Amino acid sequence: MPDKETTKKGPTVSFPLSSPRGTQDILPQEQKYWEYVTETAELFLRGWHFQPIELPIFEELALFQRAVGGDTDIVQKEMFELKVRGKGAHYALRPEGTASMVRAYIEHGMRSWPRPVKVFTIGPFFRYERPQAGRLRQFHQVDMEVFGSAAPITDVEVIYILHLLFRQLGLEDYVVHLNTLGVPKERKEYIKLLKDHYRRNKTKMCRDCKVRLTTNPLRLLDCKEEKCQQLANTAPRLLDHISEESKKHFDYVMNTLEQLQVPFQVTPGLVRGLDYYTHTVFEFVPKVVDGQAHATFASGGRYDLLVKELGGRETSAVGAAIGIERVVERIKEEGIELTVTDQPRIYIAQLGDQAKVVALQIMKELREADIPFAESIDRDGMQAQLKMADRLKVDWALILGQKEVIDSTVILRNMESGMQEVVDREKLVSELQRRLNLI
RNA sequence: GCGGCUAUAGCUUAGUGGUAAAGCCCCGGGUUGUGGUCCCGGUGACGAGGGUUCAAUUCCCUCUAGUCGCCCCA
Repeated sequence: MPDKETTKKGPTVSFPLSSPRGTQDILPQEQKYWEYVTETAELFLRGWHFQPIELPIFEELALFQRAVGGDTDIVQKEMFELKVRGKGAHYALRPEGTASMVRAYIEHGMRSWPRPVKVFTIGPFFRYERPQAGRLRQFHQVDMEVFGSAAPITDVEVIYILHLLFRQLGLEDYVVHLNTLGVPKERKEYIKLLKDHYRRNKTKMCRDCKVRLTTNPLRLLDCKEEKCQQLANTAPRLLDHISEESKKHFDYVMNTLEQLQVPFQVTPGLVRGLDYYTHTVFEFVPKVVDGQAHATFASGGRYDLLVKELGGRETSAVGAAIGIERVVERIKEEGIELTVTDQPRIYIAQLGDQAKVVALQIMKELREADIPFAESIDRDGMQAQLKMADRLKVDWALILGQKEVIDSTVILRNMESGMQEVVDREKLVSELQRRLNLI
């Protein structure tokens, strides 16, 4: 093992020295945010009796095509397909969680589990697209699903749980955008009306919207161009064209969210990019003054037809996904302070070969006693080691040299006051526990 | 898939048509077993390729990467 890093550059490398486009290394400094979100979410969901599931990160390509929708952008241009030897692209990295969840639900006969079936998973997801702010090729989500309830109170429950979770994380500056998509039949009829409206006003539309008219008409309502917004304001509203039943469902959701004091607003332009939604859809969006239209950090909705679509029995369901990177972004943005838990309390400084051996034995004991410590056992010289101790902001430094080894003692140095005392080795751990208030 | 911007040490930046400076970080030292300030020293970089030129990190082109935006999404 060389004790210095190579001074000269190694042989010229031909492979890239950066993580693949759109991926990130989550470094130690970043971990505290990461763990804060994932651990809180996991505890929280378990508390609400959501059960954990681990799913493969790739599936048959056909599953996503069927579940997400063959015409959606996700399938059309963002699918991370896997080439398999000798076969075509049979697999794809998962772009979202619901498809796999539904597949697992059907495959393992969860319809016979006590209802509703509440499950969640946390992990990486993949979309092959150009990275930019808040958009990665590998990103991470908490995915939660509730199977077996058609009642609107379940839509409310999911939104409410998310809201409480974000509040617990300390987030405050957001609104829930809410909309209903009715059922496919209602939507289809409505889209016809919508297209008619826009066709009549084709001259007043922006170029993008002319494309949207054929590819994604519901998005027309969402356009930021001023002239298009005026058109959107006069456009027929889906709410006026859905059935009584659908309307009742949505009214219930709105009323109940209001009673629960969840901050929401109805956003007719909210349509979601996946085909499987019915009735309620929602997005948690930061209340930023300008731009940042797509900083949505959680979203979801009801999908009553998907289980059947994928070959199961008709089963109503509601689900949601939390974008971990985006939540972390919000936490930083809102300046939420995290308590660091991995801070070492002790630094072990040693002098001489004998002391190094004893130091390792002491570290073993500290570990067993759950006392977090830091060290640089390879280092010689007291000055350098105490500098380290100082930088690491430990409470105590243990000093261990020739003399202490012979006497079977350790010097305990308080890093704040500089006071030192000699402690018997056998009493070291209990002394530290007492001083660190660990017992 | 399309467009804007950027590309100098691990990080943040400076600078020049003749191969480059600083701060932070890292390593060593400031008399031989003691930190926080300070002082001294050290390692370490012009994304890649091509062109113009006596000479390019500096000018031009291409590529690559990063970043931001469009589309769309977590």
